[in-house]
Amino acid sequence: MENKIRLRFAPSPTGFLHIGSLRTVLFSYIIAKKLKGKLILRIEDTDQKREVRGATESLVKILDWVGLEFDEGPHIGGNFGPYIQTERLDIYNKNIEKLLKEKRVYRCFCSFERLQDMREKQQAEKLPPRYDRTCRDLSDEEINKKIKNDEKFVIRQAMPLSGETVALDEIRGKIKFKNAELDDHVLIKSNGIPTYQFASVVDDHIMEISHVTRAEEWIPSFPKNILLYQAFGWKAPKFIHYPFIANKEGGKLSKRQGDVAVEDFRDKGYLPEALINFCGLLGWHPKDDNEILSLDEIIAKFELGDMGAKPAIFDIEKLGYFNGYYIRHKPIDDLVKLCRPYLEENIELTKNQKKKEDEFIKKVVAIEQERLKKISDITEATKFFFVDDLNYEKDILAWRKMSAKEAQVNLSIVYKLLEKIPEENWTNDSIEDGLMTYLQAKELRVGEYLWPMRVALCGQKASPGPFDIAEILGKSETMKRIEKSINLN
RNA sequence: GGUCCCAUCGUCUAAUGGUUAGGACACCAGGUUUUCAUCCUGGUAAUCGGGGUUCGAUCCCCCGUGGGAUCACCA
Repeated sequence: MENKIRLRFAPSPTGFLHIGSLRTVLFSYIIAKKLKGKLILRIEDTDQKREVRGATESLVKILDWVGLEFDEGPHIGGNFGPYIQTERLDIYNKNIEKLLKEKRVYRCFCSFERLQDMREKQQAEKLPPRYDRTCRDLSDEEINKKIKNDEKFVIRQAMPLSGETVALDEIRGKIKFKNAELDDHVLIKSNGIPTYQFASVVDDHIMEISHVTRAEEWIPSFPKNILLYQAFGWKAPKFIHYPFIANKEGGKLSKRQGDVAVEDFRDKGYLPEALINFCGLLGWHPKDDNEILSLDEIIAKFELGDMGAKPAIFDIEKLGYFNGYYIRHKPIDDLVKLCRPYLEENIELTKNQKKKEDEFIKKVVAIEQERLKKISDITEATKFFFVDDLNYEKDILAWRKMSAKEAQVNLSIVYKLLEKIPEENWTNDSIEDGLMTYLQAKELRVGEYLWPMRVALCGQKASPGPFDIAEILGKSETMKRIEKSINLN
């Protein structure tokens, strides 16, 4: 009867959004939209030790920045709340009670020390570490006695001892597991709070989730989850396990080797559209080979069957390409807004109020637009505009085989030519015109004049063109810089 | 170690029995150009190995090999 499509993103509130999790929400969002269903945000905070204050708020904030919206969640409500697991404890209690009565689960009074000991021995014997089921067949009498004695206990799932469980993954197909290999894992901790394994199954069922989407690391517990649905007599939803995202070495993407938090990428000046385009191509590919795609275009072209099972490596070079592409295609006014915060510090440094003017900033940003890989690059790239006194080696004034001396001679010619251009006519075009007509008439090599001029204005080997820089700098500053280069020794 | 997942250019991937094995990033070369960048053109580069099935395997099956995940009162 149930035709409703409902997916959920269920992060634990540990402080930031991992780039791998972004891929997870993204695909879930895409699938939900593609199937005209809903996407729910659920906070899995059953591990209080790891919980970070304010994490839910920052999660919502960064997801909002990326442009992914939810249909239900703790921040917007919905008909299946509450959406935070620690607010649902009575629901879990009620449900575990059912299973306890039917003996599908059992209380385990084993001490932490005993379990630890047991595991060490198993490992020494090269056996898979697994609970030895000491408490599985305790009599009701024994159990009641221990409870009366106030002994602490956890509740474990009683796995079938033989046979096999077949789990169906939507992208990998059937996966078979021998039941004898399954551990009687913990469902309710001794503090009464459920583990992920119990809470997520109960919630997914009650919240009517149609497609459980999660990372591939959950495959080992997949059969246990299926068995739990069976124990409850519930119909299991569809499962989609997304392949991993690894680092360059093929290992886990972790904080150690650079940025993994979406917040970090945002702060460095990566655009949401680049992040989405890039992550969307991790495990999926459009039929027509056109890789530049907006979220809506991905949704339009996406087919669940197209998803691959191969783990992908996070290639920041390609992310950089997408980011550069989207920066180049940004309307200039939007780009200025994005660059401004990064630029602001820089300008503060020079205390040059005139350079804070909107028109000036806009020109500076426009001239660097095609060079930016990320927004934060704007600071370094445009530093020379805001510095009062340029610092560079005289030698770099020389183009190709010419000497610095020759370059300085040419610069004095450039100086004289520029001097003739009236201040009110100081534009990119007229500067170019003033110089080029002279150089061409005399059949001089343009590089021998324009390279030194450019270096004199920016103090760097690589930069935008000299006419652009000169216009932005203004006539007096341009003349000042060229004069300085001529007198350099 | 047990169990499970995965395997096409360096990377992301397309081609699911018949293709000169395609595209993108990166790289290299050329063009535009005063440098860088952009842009345009071109190029190098891949089916892990061995067996089957088949007229024919990147594709299906098996066995290796390699990589990864997991084996908590963490998620």
